[in-house]
Amino acid sequence: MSVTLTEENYLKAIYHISQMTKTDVSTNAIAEKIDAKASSVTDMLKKLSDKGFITYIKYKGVNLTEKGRLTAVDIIRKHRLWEVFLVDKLNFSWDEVHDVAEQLEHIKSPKLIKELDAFLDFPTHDPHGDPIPDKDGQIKRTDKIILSKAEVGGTYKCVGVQDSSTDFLKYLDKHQIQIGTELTVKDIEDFDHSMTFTIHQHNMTMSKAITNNIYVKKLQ
Amino acid sequence: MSVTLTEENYLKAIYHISQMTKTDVSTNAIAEKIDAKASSVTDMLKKLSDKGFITYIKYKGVNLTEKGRLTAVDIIRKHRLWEVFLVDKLNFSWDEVHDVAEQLEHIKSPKLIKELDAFLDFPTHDPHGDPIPDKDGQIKRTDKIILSKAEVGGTYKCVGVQDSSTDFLKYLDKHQIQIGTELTVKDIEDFDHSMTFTIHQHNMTMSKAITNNIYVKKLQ
DNA sequence: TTTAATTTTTAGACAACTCTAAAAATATGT
DNA sequence: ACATATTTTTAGAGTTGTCTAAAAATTAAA
Repeated sequence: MSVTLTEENYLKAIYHISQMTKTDVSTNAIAEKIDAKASSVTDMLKKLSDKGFITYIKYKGVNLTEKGRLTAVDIIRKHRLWEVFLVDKLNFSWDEVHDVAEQLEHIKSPKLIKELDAFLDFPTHDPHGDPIPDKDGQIKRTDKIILSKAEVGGTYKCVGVQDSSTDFLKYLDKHQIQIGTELTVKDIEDFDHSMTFTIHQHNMTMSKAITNNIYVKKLQ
Repeated sequence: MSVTLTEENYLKAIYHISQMTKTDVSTNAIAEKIDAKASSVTDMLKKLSDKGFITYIKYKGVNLTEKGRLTAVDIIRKHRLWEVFLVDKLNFSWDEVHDVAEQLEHIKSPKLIKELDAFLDFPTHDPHGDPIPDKDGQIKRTDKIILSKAEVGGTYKCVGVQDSSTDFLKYLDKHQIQIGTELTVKDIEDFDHSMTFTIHQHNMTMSKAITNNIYVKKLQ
């Protein structure tokens, strides 16, 4: 009862969507994420249900079973470990890693991941600030908030991004924002909720479209 | 016009067989290597021929075109670089690397291989002593000979193996023979061509079945 | 050289995954 | 609540790569 590459991608997509929405995952949402037609998704959902990875009720949507969740989280663990490898050891920038990690995450070898984890010195977060699940599928909860919810006068540390599209990461690189960057909120515009910060001794303003995609942790 | 994983495996198999036999590669030989039926191979040969990777004459066998050779050699380059990574960085032993490298060799990312090559300090040989093709598909010829052809009194350095099955590599590990090990031929038995060596200040005897699978280079 | 054995190819079918088009179920608006 | 719009599922079909069984070509043997 092995898991095919395609099944793995579906499980990962379902996991990510359910993390977002906290409700039953719809066929259309999966179709959009996977970039396939809804009819193809329906076929696959039957298969995943037969194999015990999801609970599937027609027209109602799906949920991961514990078995499905563990499988999805294991793939995410591999993906994020490979991302650390690419950035720390092979000089990839954080906007270049995603496509390659997407391939590497499907390599099957428990020893490979165990040794890679040790070689990277047991990292807890990937280059985008997302936590790396441990080998038992536990994910460390972070007390991060979305930057758009920050308060005037507060100082925050950048811990991750919501959108990891190349375009967005390039924007951050251009403005020298990365994991660990500290920023202080100077002003919030009532009209469009654009925010002005002090970053690296400079002032800069970001639109809500930007601040909605950056996670920060408040510095006490 | 991309190359599927299956096509890559066929090209690699054809390359390896043609290196061995130096003649047209037969359908049955490929079927055995790939572990598929001859009829499946015939189907794939038509496809590879259509795509310009091989010249295929019905009932006569196949040969790689230059395009096919370059593709095969590129996969072998990736395979061997990954083997070096697994042994040098992730504590794999040389009998554990093959299956994982077989998966890793299909990852598509020119930057990944370029950076991995640099990270490993541009290795020229894999852990079994096989040469790593360079990025233009050139393979360094080694002046290695098969150990069974060595002469009494000569001193040789182990540079590679012919058979890289797990059983054989375990035999070598057990007797502490690896790439770089030096040995001096003390005696060759006329009857069965078994050979006695001095290795690590010890004497040991190997049957022809063993010496036929070890490559050595004569130390002048 | 003519028969027998072997190799290779063809024909037809199946599994995994995909699609389009149409039908069925659910949700929405007035 | 009833018509309309949206979502989801079914039905039928295509692609890639595999198989078995049988036919065709080649090679080996007597």
